[in-house]
Amino acid sequence: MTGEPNDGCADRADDELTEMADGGTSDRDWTEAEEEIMLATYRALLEHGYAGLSISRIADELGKSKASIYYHYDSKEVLLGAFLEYAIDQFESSVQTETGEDPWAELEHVVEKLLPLRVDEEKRRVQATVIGLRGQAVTSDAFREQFTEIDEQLAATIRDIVQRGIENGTFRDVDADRVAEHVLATINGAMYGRVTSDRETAVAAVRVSLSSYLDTELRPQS
Amino acid sequence: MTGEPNDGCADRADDELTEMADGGTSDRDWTEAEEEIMLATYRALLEHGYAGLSISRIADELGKSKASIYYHYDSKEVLLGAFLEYAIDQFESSVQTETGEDPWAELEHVVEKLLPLRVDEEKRRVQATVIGLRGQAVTSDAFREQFTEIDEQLAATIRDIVQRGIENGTFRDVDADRVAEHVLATINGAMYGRVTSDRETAVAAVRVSLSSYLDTELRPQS
DNA sequence: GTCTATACACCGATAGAC
DNA sequence: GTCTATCGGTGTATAGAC
Repeated sequence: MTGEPNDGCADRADDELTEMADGGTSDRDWTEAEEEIMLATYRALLEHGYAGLSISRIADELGKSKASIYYHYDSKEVLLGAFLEYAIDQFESSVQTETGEDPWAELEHVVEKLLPLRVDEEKRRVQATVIGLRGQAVTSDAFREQFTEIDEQLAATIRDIVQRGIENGTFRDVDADRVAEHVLATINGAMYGRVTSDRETAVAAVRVSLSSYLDTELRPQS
Repeated sequence: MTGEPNDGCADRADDELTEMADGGTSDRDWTEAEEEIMLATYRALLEHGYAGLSISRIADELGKSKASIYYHYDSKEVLLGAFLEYAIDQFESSVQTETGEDPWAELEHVVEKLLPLRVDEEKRRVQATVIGLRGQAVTSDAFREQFTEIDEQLAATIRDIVQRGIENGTFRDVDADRVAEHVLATINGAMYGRVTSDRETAVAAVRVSLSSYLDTELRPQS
């Protein structure tokens, strides 16, 4: 990689899911300079939130001038698109489970990963940052497409676990897709609530209820 | 779009907000001028989204100058706080059910109200606006407090329905709070997904699954 | 109460030196 | 590749006439 200026077309979005499918970490080739900018963007987001994110702020975090950022990215919009791609690469690989495990444990792993019972301050800010970004999907097609992909990927992960559990007799023969969508929506709603309200106890209640729901829904009747 | 302060689309937006104003628990007296500003803010939000909301835009919708807005509100922050209060007054009363009805019907009413199966374009924009506003709760204490109140109110509404159903023997003796939190999180998650992704079928799947969940959870075993 | 005009900060983005 | 300097635009907010 020569470190040439990024022309800014989001032409890589398509490979994303397919590369994920074979379980590999789909690292696109980030220049060292680009990666530094991504990390500076991340820090600026944590510190100022999406509404307070500006090229100046990113440049401050980067320790360089604004113009140097425009050497690597043609516009703020392009930079944000790249950042979203970068962030999603990291996130999605962290949810993967090792197949072949006990389906109950796999489900538990996914739920705990997406909706941890206890979050330290840093994790909370990360989640808040994600939610802040996702809020922009309301008015940005590019953002919405990215988050569509994320949800699609997460739903597929849950669906596959349930499906495998059904096939090897661990679970009852339920509609795997319906269960997956339910679990995903519940998790998303609880996570959303966690960072946009102060109802601390709600997440714990949802976690309990979710376990109960999965048990009722999936455990074979004796 | 003409330069006119009001166009047809914006008028219908007014209806959406004002029609909810019957029987409300509005504990504040809005002057006519203030209410006009609130409605202009609402139209500007629908049209430009939260990120594109400015005093200029509101003034345009209002058909008056920026300065006239500052006569009524000392700052944009104050104005937005007032708007949130105004909008929540309207919203909360719209979810109320007539007590004494069949608990099944009451639950169905709440779910359909919060997560309608079919949404026309306008309703979608209203939901998108709410999500856009709520995203700001991540970085604004005032916003977060308001949405905490909303969720608290909604959870209480659901909890009370379940509780009454238990007491009159319609429902099984479950943990009403746990069920309420589960339902609320699922609804919020599905609504959130609806406006921040393009997974159209997901909402329908969640609705089906939610009905199934409530039936399994609440219907007395015979 | 509403207007016009304006102050001042910051934004995204560019030009051109080095 | 990074810098300084700057452009044009928009934002919030205010001053002062009417």
